[in-house]
Amino acid sequence: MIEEALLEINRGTAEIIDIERIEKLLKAYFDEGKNYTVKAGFDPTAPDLHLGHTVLLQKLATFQKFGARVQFLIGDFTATIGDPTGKSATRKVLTPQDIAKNIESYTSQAFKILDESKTDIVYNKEWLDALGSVGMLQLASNLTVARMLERDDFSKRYASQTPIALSEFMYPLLQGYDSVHLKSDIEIGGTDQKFNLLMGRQLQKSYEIKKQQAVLMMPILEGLDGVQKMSKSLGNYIGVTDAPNDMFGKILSISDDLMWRFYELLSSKTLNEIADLKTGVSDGSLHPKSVKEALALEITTRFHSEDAANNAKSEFDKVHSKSQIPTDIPEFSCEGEVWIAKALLDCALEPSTSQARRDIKQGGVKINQEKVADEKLVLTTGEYLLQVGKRKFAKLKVN
RNA sequence: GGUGAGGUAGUCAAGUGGCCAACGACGGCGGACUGUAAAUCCGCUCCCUACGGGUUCAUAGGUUCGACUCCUAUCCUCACCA
Repeated sequence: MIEEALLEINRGTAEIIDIERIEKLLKAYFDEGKNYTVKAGFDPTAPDLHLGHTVLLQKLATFQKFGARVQFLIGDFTATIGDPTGKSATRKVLTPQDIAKNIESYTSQAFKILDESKTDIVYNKEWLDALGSVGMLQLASNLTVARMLERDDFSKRYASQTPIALSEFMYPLLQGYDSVHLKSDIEIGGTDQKFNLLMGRQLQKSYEIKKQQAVLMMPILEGLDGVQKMSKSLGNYIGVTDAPNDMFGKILSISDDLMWRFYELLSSKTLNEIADLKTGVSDGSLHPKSVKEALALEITTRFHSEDAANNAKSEFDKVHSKSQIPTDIPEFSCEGEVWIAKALLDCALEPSTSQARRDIKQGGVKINQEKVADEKLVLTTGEYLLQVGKRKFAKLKVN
């Protein structure tokens, strides 16, 4: 029983510190029904979750199956500082209003994966506000600058002469203090959070909590480019709230290599099933595209529905495999005659008339399926189907 | 507080008086091709009804026929010293 749980907990993890602690907690749960707490912090700087976040959420859900109460920590206080992790520049500071708005949509998305009845949403503003400047300085005395600079991204930024705001040094401390206040048994986070996660252990010790939290780290899910971590600001993400068609298409666009990462970290298939798929592809009995489609279907179904996923698949086939016109096309209308480049700009197909002209010259613009050759073309009254490139469409009605 | 280095398009990064709307790389976009929005190859990549015009190289002034390049002030970053 414990072995099974451990196996599932282990899946896909990058590193676990103090696995013995986790074993003990599981044992206490299976033997005596004792619950324990697993903390995970979420930074409400962006209102939408993406698949990268769901890697953590799924792991939390796994813990919930084995007796954990999840401390879903919203870093509303720390968000006003901005986590320096992985950032080459100082982050913008959010207003409380922004944060409140983000939290709302954030949690509702999270409960698509988490069991709400086993989750406590906590806000670190609650206790960090109360800390005051005295408490803050006491906290800060636990750490030296040299130690802080050990942190990889700090030293990198320092070396590359990118600014580090002094306030950013406080972030790991505050995150660690969260673990002190919550007396967390386990904390999970991405590998990029290692320093912060360990800070929790160190501070728990300093504040004389008998048992320090175990730490479980998940690898960082790569974004669509397959290189950088999935993140909203890099624009390489698949959002939980993405429309089914987008979600499906984005997953299908990832490289064949990256597909296996997604399988490991996101799919609910067992590791054995995934291994079978892998051998199938390498010996040629399975087509990589169909394997990727299966993944896209699974994920799209999870966040939408099976119907939506199947529709997305047929829509994708229609538009991309057969180069047909998609079903839903945004519609626009305008008064009087329009110059083609201006029309493309107004329909949001192009960012500027200059870009529109370039695309026309290169043969990338079609009206009613026909290539436009004349960049001075003027559209008169009527309805047009405008197309830029392979997948940008708009209907325009000229009155 | 002192001294030195530096701030160039989405990012990184050349350019040190005219040849600069500004090399190159990445990204992005278009085309060809394909199992895909993958890979590869080719082209484009500030704005403007446009063989021309306008606005750019931290900000504000100045020198000059002419400045991203020189001068002055200001803001910001980094290093060393205190």
